[in-house]
Amino acid sequence: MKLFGKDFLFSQPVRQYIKLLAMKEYIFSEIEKRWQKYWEENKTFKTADDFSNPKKYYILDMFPYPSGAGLHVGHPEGYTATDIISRYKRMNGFNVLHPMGWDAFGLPAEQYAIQTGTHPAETTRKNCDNFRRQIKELGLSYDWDREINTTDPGYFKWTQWIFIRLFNTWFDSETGKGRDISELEVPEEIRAKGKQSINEFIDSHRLAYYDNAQIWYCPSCRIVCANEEVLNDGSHEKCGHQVVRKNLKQWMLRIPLYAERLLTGLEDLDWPEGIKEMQRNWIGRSTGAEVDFKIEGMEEKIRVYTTRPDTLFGATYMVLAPEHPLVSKITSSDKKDSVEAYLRAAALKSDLDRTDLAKDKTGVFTGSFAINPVNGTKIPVWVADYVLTGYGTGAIMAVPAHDERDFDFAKKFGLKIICILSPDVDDQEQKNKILEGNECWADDGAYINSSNPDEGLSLDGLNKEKGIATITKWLEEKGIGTAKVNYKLRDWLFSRQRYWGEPFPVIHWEDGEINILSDEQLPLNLPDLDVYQPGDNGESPLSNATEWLTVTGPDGRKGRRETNTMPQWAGSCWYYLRYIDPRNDSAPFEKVKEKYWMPVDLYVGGAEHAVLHLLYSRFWHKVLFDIGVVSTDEPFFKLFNQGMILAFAYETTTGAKVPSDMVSERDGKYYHSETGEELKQIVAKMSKSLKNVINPDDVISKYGADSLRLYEMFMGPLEAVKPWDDKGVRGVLNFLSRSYRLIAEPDNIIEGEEDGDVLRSLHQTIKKVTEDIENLRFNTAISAMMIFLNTATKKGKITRDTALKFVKILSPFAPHLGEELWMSLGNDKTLAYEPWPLAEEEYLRSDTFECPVSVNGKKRFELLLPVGLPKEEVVRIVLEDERAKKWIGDASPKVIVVPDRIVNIVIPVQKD
RNA sequence: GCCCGGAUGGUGGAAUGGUAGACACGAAGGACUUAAAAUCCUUUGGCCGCAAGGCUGUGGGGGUUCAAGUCCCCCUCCGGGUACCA
Repeated sequence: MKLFGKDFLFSQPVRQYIKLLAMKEYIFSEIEKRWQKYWEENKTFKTADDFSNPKKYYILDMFPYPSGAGLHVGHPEGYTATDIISRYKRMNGFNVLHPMGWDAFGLPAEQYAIQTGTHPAETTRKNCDNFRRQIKELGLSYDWDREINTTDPGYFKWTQWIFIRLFNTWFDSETGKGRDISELEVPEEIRAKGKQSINEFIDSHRLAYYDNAQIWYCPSCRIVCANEEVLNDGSHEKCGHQVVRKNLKQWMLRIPLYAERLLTGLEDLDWPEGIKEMQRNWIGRSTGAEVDFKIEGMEEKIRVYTTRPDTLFGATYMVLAPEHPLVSKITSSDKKDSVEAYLRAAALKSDLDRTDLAKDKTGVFTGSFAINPVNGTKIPVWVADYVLTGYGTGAIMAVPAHDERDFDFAKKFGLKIICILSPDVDDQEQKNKILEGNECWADDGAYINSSNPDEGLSLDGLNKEKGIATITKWLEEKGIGTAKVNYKLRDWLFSRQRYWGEPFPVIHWEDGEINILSDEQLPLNLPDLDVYQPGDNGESPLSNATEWLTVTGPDGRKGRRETNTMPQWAGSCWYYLRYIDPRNDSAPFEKVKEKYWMPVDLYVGGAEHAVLHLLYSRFWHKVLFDIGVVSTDEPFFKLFNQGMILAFAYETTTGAKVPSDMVSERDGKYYHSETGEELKQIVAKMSKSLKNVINPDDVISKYGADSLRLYEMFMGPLEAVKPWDDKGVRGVLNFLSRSYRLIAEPDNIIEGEEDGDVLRSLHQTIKKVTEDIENLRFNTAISAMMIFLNTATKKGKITRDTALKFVKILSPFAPHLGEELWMSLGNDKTLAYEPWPLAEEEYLRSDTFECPVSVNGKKRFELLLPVGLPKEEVVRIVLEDERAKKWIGDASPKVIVVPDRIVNIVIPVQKD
């Protein structure tokens, strides 16, 4: 062994020891701790409110609910992606806003309080501390001075402030915009009726209103559940008991008024098409017509909504929802008992019984008949719960021949089925069935039996599109119908019977008047409670807070505060705005700051929020835009959904799941460690019962944060669902270690000219990594860096310049190692703001390339060709090649040359 | 049922209509070591072959094209969302 230039002979243990000393070991735990401390102490990632830089980038993660379980490996996936882009953007001279906070109101802390008496604020604080620690250990470059917490009175003061704005805004359908309630014109006839009528009129226009609503209640937990907490089988997701419907006074928001804008606003957004589609479906715009039907022997008319006015000639009966106001009026005396019994039964049923469990339709005849306006036919009016009260007019005309639901109903109750559309089908047997009314046809075709000469109306022979246009025009001319747009989107139930949420800034006076607090009275804080048990009848625990609850006005009037609190969505509806100016005490944010930072340039989070959160946020934002609080119509310009991280799990041949700690692996196969049965490896969501939950803390201590980050990015495309494989983490750790060993070893870093291969590889890598970061394709960026490292390691030594450039492009992915290597290369301050290297064209060019030559589309051999060779030359060279001749024989081939890409020799196939 | 994704080696995955399987894991063999770990090197879709080479191959079936994992039509399976919205 050579030491100090001389040969020494050492015993084996000593040789090993010296080797160890000499070898640069990648000790990630030390490196990561050191740089996390440095970033924190130097506030490296503090975002300056420097508005002179026109290049701004607001990059946002969906903030987490800080659960007691701590971070799971799904969190770092999106966070790492945005962190890479943040770091990349900073190195490209952008002023980057990249904040983090806590969506900390929520059920679990309250449930825990019910069980243990611990104040939810206490639980929340602890959980946030834990989340913050875990997130900091990932080396994410958040500006922690902007941390927010939705449960902080300094935050929810402004949530309440926005609620006041919603309360004081009405939607002007003429301009399609929200306006201040003071600008609402009250019609003279209402004005004439006095103060109460005026107030009712105004209240009926506010975006936020207070009214009776049906909610889910879990009798077992004595708690009211959000819709999302009720599973498909009607059970409460927390306890498994069946929930029931209850009527309670609730706050509602008129989001459907914004349906059209929420729909059209999607067009210009750079969002995944699938998410846009989900929002569109949720909004559920449909075009059709409202048609009035006369009722035989009565003044009243029944108005129905239909998307198929063209099928009016096929309407053979009519259905009202059980809750329809005309039901009792039109019920004939002999049907009274049966109808009332039906209504009672329907009222007891949950929505669930009315849908899922009861595809088998029920209904009852009212005894009345309506007149079909197109042909004067008498058709029976039924009541059935397959018609919903909240959609359209709560009444339909039934066309059993051309609507599946009506068909089922008509079949069951023996109602007439008249086919009025000859279907576009080739199958003659099916066609006959449809024409005879024995099968339902909802698609296109040509109308038959659809004319009324007396009225000068005929659809016969037309197709669906023409039919709809013709009939709608006729209905409008006759004044019995109008074209109408409907939305599935309903008013948003905006209150929860909970303690741990934002209190509503309202007072209910004993005389029934509702007052909203003034801005100066905010925040309205939550009272401390001794018991967090919900009140009787599903009332919020706040109903126990007598002192807080009761208010006496200056006039001596007694009042009561709202016991409901806002849903968890409230805080998350606008948090991205608060990051802009998180400590502002006199406004939610300063206007100039909002103008500079908004909109969010990139928003990354899970697809589980595809509809609700993103729709709610957009709604609030549009209201705030209309009333001049924010400067953009849409909050999130670009959206990206990361895919879920799953884990391997095991099941027996019969499909029974086996917890991972009961599984042993031998020769790539899996066995039950007790029964010895061979098991199948499957991919499943991480769950406690499968014992396949991966804890980021464990991964960090075993492999380091940089490896965790790199692995999560290397697993596959960010948007894909992919299984965690611990072995894969080893692979990226290996890559980081090799990078460290190459660059941290001073002997490997040389001065002077770089080797041509290394230089080309370096610049190719810079190009690839730059493009891939821009397109959120981190997996291929990482593989490009691995390729470079393989090339560089083979050479053994690289120049300082090469090393510096490589460290820079590696650093967004593995920032701790990046800083460490940057320092080892002789720098003394962070590389976070060092300019991003440029891929230089001159090093990317190559004079020759291996041109693949295929014969009839199949690659046969490769040929080294100069770049830019004319086609004729290429053909000549190829045809002279022995390997080509072998395939061509004496045939006369056609040669297709794609310059600098590929050559295809086409030999006519001989026919036998 | 409807809507949206997806299916590529033993595994995760890569591939502007142009060399399918980059990169990584795993596996096998080898070097170093008393040994192990670590590290390094080689091989690695399947089939035939000593090799050269050939055949085959991106869930299945058709089609367009000089050329298809990629575009079009039909089907199967898997994942997510949604559910009587007239």
